Amino acid sequence: MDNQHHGQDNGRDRRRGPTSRDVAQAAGVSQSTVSLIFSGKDAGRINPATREAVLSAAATLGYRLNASARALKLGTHRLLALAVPNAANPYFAAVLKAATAAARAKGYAVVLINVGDDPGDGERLLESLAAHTFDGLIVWENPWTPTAERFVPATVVADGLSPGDAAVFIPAGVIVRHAIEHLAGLGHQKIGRIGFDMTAIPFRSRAQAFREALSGHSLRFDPRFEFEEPFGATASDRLTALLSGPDRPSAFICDDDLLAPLAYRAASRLGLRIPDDLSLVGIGDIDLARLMEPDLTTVAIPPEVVGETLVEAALERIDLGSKPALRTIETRLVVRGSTAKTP
Amino acid sequence: MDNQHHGQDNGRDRRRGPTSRDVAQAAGVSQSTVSLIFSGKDAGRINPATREAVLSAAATLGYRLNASARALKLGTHRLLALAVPNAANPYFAAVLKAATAAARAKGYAVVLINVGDDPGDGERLLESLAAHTFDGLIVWENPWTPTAERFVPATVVADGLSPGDAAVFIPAGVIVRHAIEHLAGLGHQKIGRIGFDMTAIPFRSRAQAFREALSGHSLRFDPRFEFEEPFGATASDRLTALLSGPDRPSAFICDDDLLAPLAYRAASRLGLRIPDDLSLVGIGDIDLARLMEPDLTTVAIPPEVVGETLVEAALERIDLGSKPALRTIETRLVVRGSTAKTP
DNA sequence: ACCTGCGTGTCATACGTATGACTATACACC
DNA sequence: GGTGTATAGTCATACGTATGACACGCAGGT
Repeated sequence: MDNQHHGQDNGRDRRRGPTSRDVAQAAGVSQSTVSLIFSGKDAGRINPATREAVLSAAATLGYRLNASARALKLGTHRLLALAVPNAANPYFAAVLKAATAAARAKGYAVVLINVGDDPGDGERLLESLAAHTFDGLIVWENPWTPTAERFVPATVVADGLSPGDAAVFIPAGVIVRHAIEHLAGLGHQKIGRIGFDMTAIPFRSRAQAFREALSGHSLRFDPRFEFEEPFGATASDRLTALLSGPDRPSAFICDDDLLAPLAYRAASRLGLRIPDDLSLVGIGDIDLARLMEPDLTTVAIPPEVVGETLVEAALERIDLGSKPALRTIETRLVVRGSTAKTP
Repeated sequence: MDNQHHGQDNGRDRRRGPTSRDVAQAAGVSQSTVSLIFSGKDAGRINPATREAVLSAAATLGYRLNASARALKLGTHRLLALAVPNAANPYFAAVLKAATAAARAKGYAVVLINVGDDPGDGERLLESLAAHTFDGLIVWENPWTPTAERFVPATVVADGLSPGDAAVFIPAGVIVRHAIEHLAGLGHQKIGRIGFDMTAIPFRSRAQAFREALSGHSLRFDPRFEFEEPFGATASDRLTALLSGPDRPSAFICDDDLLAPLAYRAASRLGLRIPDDLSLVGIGDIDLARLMEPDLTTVAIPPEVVGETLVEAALERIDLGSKPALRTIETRLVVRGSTAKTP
């Protein structure tokens, strides 16, 4: 009669797919039954024969569970977001891989979101998060992490500086100490450092750790040996200048493996041999470390462990609601071909 | 009276946040009003003063739009997924960055999903997609892309081989021809190729293009010069063996910039100088290409353009429903320091 | 005859938002 | 006073799924 009331008279004119009700009708059962079957709660409640009928009807219609409706009803998407400062860094890719696997085991999916280093991008991330519902957010230490928590309550922070607000602690102090110990043990006195520029916040803690580790070994910190704009236009020249000077460092620690090629390049240009004339230690242990010539000595922060641990922490936060227990990542030095005794 | 019927008597005991109804109540307006304001359709319908009152009530309560409910109602999340075979490849990271920017301009967000090279992982991707609603899926050429389309109707395929089913065509033929032309022009006769192993499907088309480009220049294809398991255990040794033989290639084309370090390493071990003793051309033009010593000559497939174009195609597919127009990516040779004339 | 329990389902409702249709008031113009 | 039109909202319903409560039939026990 009053079927002109809304446009819902003729079946499914919109581009929405078939619904559980359509399947139910086709199979001659109720919508509840379809729902029970598709959410896997039909054991002991639905006759296997009915189940088959429903499944086949669903297949014929091309039925798919509507994720939004399900999420609305259940209050969860079972979706985790991993927000990284730089998706181009293979280290984060490795973490993603591990996180994906760990989350899948618990029925969660993981997606990666690229936030820049720029705090302004952080704002934009929040916009993006505001529009989508993630059950948990994994993020690296950042000025806006407190804000993030307002948007995704179950936010888990990986931090290198202080275990204070972090859920997963990647101890910059320990990591850098590994490297400095190794170099000091090989006789190096003048140790430089190549870091990201200061906007790359997640790595900032390593700068401080560097100074502390040096003084722990009674080595002098020389600001001239610290190098912090690796991808700037003049970066390569400045590094070359530093290395060709008379009072140059005999070793460098790279805040991230990804920075090592920079030093390799400068050394090669100057005819300095690695490791004989210049020793290098990286941090992270990405695949590239094994592919360089010579292969790179580095402090491994096993990305598999990091990814797994982050997901663990996130899920704990989601389940318990409270702040999860602090987890600390164990790191270890992997000695390869880029470090040698001082001449 | 019958308020013990369901557990909804006392306000908000679940961990769900406040709803638009809560805000409405707090502000003394109807839920519709709140909805209108938060979906930005209040212009000329809601008094600015009322608007402020609602906004402030919302801020006090910490109200956030529920994405699931919104998506259910609107039938869209405005979310695109970029599925890549290997998130560790910086090339894809660059594409992600560009895609994110392009999509944002249209009100869409982009997330990255790491699918392995393994077709089995493709199945798992589909599982994952089945559980979440993406409006569009961007994916590289793959045996299971037809299946993907069943799960996310608006699937856009980037393909290098044939523009047939692709929405965005990254012409392997043209790309490889750029490289071979350059090398042939420099006098190289024996040109080898370093590719990914054959499970890395997105790059498979370049293998075929290689053969064709060679014969286009009347150069002989020598299967011994083709090298396809770059990250296997014995890979480095085999490459070294190949290069130390008497009848070795004078140039290599790397199917991906990421493979270049492998050749650099082998050359360095053997005392071969690049480019004097061995020329190398990469494909992609990732940042690393500029950081190697010497910097890498490569065929640029501008990731910014690729990312933008993919999003464009995806949105066209979403809006129109039909297959979008074919887009072809323009590539160009970037000559740097890793190629030189044959001696 | 009555209760218990099991197997199989169904009913009704709620999740939170968006929106077409409608209402109410104020003012203006003829 | 009647008509028109702008402003400022409200109402009711739909999106598709999940689930606690309930229903019905039958077997078995007492």
